[in-house]
Amino acid sequence: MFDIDRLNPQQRAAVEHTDGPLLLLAGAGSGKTRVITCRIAHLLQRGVAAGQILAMTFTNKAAREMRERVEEMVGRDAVKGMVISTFHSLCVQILKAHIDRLGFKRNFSIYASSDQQQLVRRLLKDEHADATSKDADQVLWQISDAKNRLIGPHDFRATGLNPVSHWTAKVYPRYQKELKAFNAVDFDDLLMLTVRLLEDHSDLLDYYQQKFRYQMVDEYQDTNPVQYRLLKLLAAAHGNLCVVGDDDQSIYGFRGADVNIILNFEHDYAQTRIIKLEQNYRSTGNILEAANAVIKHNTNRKEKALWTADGSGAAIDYLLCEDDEDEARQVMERIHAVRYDKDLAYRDFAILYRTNSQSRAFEEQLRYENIPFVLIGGQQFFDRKEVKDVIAYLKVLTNPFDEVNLLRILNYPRRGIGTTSADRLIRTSATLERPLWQILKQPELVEDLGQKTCDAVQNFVRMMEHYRGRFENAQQMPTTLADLLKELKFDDEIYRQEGDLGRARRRLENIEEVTNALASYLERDDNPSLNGFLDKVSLLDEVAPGDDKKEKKLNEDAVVLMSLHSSKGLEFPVVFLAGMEEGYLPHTKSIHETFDIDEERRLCYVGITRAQRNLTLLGASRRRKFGKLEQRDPSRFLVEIPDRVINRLGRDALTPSTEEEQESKASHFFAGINSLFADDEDKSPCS
DNA sequence: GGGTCACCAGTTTTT
DNA sequence: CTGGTGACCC
Repeated sequence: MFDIDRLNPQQRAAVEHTDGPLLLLAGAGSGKTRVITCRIAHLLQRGVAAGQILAMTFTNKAAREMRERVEEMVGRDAVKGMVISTFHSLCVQILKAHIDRLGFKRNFSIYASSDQQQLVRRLLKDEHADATSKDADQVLWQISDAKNRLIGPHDFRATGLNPVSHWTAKVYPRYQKELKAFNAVDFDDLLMLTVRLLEDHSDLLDYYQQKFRYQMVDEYQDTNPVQYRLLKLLAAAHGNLCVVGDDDQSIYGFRGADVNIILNFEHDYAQTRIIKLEQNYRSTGNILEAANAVIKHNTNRKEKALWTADGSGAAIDYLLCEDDEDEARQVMERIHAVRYDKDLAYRDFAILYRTNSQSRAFEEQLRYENIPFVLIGGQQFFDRKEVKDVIAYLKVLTNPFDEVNLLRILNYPRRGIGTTSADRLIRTSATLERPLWQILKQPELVEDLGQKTCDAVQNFVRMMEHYRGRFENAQQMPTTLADLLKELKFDDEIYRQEGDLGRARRRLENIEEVTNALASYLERDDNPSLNGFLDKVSLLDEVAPGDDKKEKKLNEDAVVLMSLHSSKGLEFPVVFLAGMEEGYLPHTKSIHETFDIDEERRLCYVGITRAQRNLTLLGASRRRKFGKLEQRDPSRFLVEIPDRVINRLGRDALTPSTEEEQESKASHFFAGINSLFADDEDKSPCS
């Protein structure tokens, strides 16, 4: 069924360990995916029913790939019934079936970031008129953080250190109450409520424990306390929990992931078998040596070192550049040279950086040189205003109690219900303690509402009810949506708002993408509904065009630009790791606020281990930031890389700059500028 | 209800 | 230097 002989001894041990807790520490490039798929195939071969296996991932993409790989190995039918899913999708499924036990209706809405923001902003303004939207974001951040730690609205305690936390303590309970009134849950609730559901209803817990006898979790180093708790609950009955991860690649601490969860696994689950995968099949020896040397400086970690049976390869280069523009030019030069020399495609090159704003200089230079490139990250499809507007309509159609979205569309496109009228409607809803939607159905209850407004409200309600009826016919959904958009005159509205014709067209195309996504969802789902579509959209599941695009992007023949975070799990023959400077890597915030240099080092480690053959580290000695030129120091991580694997090019890369040297750098800099005007193809001063 | 202007702040972000 | 936000004015 599968080729177990091609696995190395550790990999084979992992595949053959079926019962009892297993901690699989899988270093970067150690063939982890192959082990996971083989292990699932092995379980099936041993007679475990597909339906008894639960495999958890963090991304839809990972889930999809895992399913495909297993299907390839054992055939489509053998995989039927197996649950391979992200934490969030699994929780949506569980909640869809049982959320009524928590007092919600099953057609609940999922609030993603912008919905949450709207709500928190409103509540915060209610309490503190002078609160800014930035404060709101911080409050939302704290609420999310609390939920990730299973801290409920009434258990949250403000700390004296953080003034915002007092606002959070006030707002969090109201936020949660409103969500319930709107029949909505937010992203973190998906997990937190599922945990609560299972904790409070032993029959359900029992059911899922019996159902899932074997569990596997990928990227375990990125789990947060709620996810940890969920797994703990599910695994309690059988204890066949296999977690796969690499503590050295834990880089989502800022989102609640806690590296100690993987570090404590063996103490948490008695009789844990630990297997380390350290043989690397991706990178050259020099690259691995650099990676090992850097990560060794972290103290709170599992001891391990990557090694390869292949050669040591080319040395790593470190280029100290003049400024950000120079840094970008150096990369271009190397892309040209290496591409020609090694006969590589553009897609074999990746430029990685710590913050998305760093991409700019590279984009400009790539454009200038006519090198095709793709930028991963940046604005998400569902963040676009026009997309959010359409989605808001759909959300209200499935769940009229969804007040955030109801308010969003109440007068968009304009239909004569201005802020004053909206305020009156909201106030009436509050005093009568009835949902806004009910008030809209009886606008005559509202005092001081003009006849014209009254009519507008009634027309709006009538229209929405009409379309809600039509959307119940799932097969017709794309047509219904097209009709709705036509009736709303969305096109006109966008042409009116957007002076630039090209931009208007692009926005309309985005709206069309929503219709397309709906159509493709219809094809794929065996039991489609509008609500089901919206769930997929909220989870950014395969139906989402934004997601699709990311994959398409990686298939194009183009140089790839992305943040270090986005690069995890990927590999490229040639990698440029830009901005190796204090302030970027490690980032200023981690130096001065979160004090988590270890996570920055892991980020650096992730970047280094993306490279297969060729790695170039770059940094600038001065950089244009917020308009003015700033002096920069080389990253402390550079010193940790042993000299024998790295060529330090440019000037005294690691000597701290003295005043004298700064002066010489300055004159060098101006010389560089002058040479720009003198030569057309300038040989940059630092190469 | 919408448009303009001044001001402010400026990580990472799988779902 | 940018993009986003809020106040203010038409």
